[in-house]
Amino acid sequence: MITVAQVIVDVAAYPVDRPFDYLVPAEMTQIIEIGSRVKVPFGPRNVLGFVVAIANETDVPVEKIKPVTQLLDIEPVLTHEMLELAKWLKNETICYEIDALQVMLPSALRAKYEKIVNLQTEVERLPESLQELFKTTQHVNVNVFEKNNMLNELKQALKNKHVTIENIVKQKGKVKEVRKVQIIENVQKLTEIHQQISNRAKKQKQLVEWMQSHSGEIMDPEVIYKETNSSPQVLNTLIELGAASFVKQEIYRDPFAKEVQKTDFLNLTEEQSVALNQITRAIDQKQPETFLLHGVTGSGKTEVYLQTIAKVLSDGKEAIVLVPEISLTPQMTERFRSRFGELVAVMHSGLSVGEKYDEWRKIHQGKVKVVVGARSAVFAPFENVGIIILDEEHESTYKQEDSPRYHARDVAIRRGKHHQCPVILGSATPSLESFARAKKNVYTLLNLKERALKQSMPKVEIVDMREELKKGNRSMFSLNLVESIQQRLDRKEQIVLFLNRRGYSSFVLCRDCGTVLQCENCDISLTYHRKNEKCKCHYCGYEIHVPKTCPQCQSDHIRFFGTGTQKVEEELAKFFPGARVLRMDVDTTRTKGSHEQLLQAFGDGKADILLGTQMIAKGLDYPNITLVGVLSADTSLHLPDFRAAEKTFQLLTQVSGRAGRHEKPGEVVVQTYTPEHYAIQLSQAQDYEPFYEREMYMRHQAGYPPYYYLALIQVSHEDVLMAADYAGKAAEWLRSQLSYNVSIIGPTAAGISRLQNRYRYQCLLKYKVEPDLIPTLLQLIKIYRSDWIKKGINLSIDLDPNMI
DNA sequence: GAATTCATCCTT
DNA sequence: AGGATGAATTCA
Repeated sequence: MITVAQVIVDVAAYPVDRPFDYLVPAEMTQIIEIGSRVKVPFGPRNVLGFVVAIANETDVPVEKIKPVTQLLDIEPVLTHEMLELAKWLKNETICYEIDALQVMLPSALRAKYEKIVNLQTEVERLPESLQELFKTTQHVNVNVFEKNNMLNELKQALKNKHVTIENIVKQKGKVKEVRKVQIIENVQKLTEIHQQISNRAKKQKQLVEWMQSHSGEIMDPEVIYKETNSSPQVLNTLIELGAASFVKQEIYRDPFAKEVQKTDFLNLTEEQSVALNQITRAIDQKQPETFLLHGVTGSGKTEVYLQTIAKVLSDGKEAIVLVPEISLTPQMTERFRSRFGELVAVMHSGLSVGEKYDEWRKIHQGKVKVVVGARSAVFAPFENVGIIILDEEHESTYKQEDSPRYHARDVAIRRGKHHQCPVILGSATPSLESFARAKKNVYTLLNLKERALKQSMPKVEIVDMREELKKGNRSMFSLNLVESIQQRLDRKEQIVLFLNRRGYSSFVLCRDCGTVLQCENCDISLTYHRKNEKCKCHYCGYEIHVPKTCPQCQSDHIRFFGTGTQKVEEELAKFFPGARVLRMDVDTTRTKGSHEQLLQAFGDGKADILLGTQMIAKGLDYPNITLVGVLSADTSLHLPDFRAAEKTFQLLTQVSGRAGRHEKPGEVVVQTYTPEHYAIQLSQAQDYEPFYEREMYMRHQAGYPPYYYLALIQVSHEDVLMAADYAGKAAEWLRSQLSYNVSIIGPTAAGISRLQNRYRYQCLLKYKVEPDLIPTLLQLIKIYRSDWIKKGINLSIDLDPNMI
């Protein structure tokens, strides 16, 4: 009988997006399992693959089938649930199955491919130019040849059979090991050794005596030295005598910087208890119910999560908690660690590859029961999930922007169904989609209308910046804000200032000819960064030195427009000379741990004003913050996106929520040029429902979600005409295939019409029901794929896109 | 006629 | 995707 493994290979392309059959060598048949990774030959190279099925027969002719080269896992890395989920993702989001599989694993488990040139002859027979490279070794990486510009020589050597090329598959991640000492168990033997040792070797005698009372134990050598006042020399002699041996032990890298204190349950308010009871009921009844926990800022959603998790853990199940990347601050993770201690794993982009791998292994090996993490933590390999929680449910970071373009919310609900467990979506400002579903009783709505400590909501004041201008105030701070800031400074209270833009200025303009500095590769104006006198593109990383004269007209009247965090920082120094300002944006938090350090410093009162972008809007919870200033509420409002109003409302509500969370009452000052806009008006009262009603009306009028579903088809090419032309062709074909229930808009140039030197055109599909949509889109790819690849056209499909 | 570029085909 | 194979094109 034969054993055949069906393998999804690590090659992202449509023609190979299906399982391939491989023979399982006899010695592997007992250990190979579904969900294991394998190394397999594929065409002329070796690749990594995932075993998705095992069979005893195959349709592949004997002369074609090849054996599995190597089994990489003794324990499978993916469960059956995950393999199912991958197929579901492939259908749901239109992606390659391999992408869906890879996204579920830490990058450490993905393959690293290397091409190695192996020497096949004596060095002396090589042409002189190559001899140098092979002087000390038989194997040289191909990229060494590339670096030295010797690809032609390599080709020649290959032809002469002097060398061969081998494709090797390496693992990225390494299990970190430490060397420990294992003392033998046999006390008798230790006594014998003790007798062998000469009486002059006092230290050795001492150490053996000590070992007798610790027989069988595995210990850190350092501990042994300390305990017995001995040294490596002494220990080594004893190891030679057979009293102990060195063993390697797997350890986890510890991403937690410091110890946390254990905390206990907080008392719940009436509303919190009601919510908790409802969720507990669903857990007990194994109902895969979705709850929308709508609680105002400071209403204690986290405490509800914590107590739900406690319940789940006591049932012997596991919990997954998702938080937006940005709010995955130590403050948030500490709350979970302080409640559940060592049972918590943390997963976010701030961890190194190795750390992520270790956290993943803790989950995989069942060492932890709770995972707190960003989007991808929704794939935590638990096998008995009791609850899945998405905090700040409305956040756009839950949608992955590249393939597989999944939404963590959908995956969570899908996994909830599999595990027969509820899902909690929590937010002070739910997405319209979720709230609408709650209204239709698809989700169960749970309300927390009061703050947990009964604090009043902060007072929000809206300042019309046009009036300020009329009064002759041309600075970026309104008189009102200046006064409020000064007041807090005097009272030694803290201030948070929020600005939606990093860098110094938003664009650089020549006053004579009106030229705006543009990125060479993208259709984006460059942002001026004062620190190194450079203009940067925030999309592709292109940067140039600030020109002294205009590149168009050589005039030297160059001016910087718009306001970035750096500029505000300078202005603050002018207005409030004594104030200590902390600036927090992508530029100041680039290095590992700097995010934490900055917040820590602010929390410790080492600064008066925290000035930041997006990243400070969430999770910030310090008692001394009594004033929040929003410098310009308009920035997000005027984005060409149908969710602009929703985003603005959410942002203002979230930012406002940072103030007055404890005893001292909070105040919020919002500066804007459009105070009459409903998103700004309604955020003043911080009342969600009126905004919901109003925005739903707008969406209905314009035909956007939640009334319609969207699909975005994007076509890019180096040449504008090609991009536009083929986007048109795609739209035309879709129009001919899809029913009248789908309206197809476009093609139009994308919001950023050129990115990384490629022009982008897109068309938007709007529909309510269209069961054949996905099959039709797949058909589109199938028909045009080869033609497009030839012409360099790139097409991407985003179902349920975040931005359009 | 060899060298180089291009197109097409295939991967178990 | 990435590599091999074979045809088309270039060049001396």
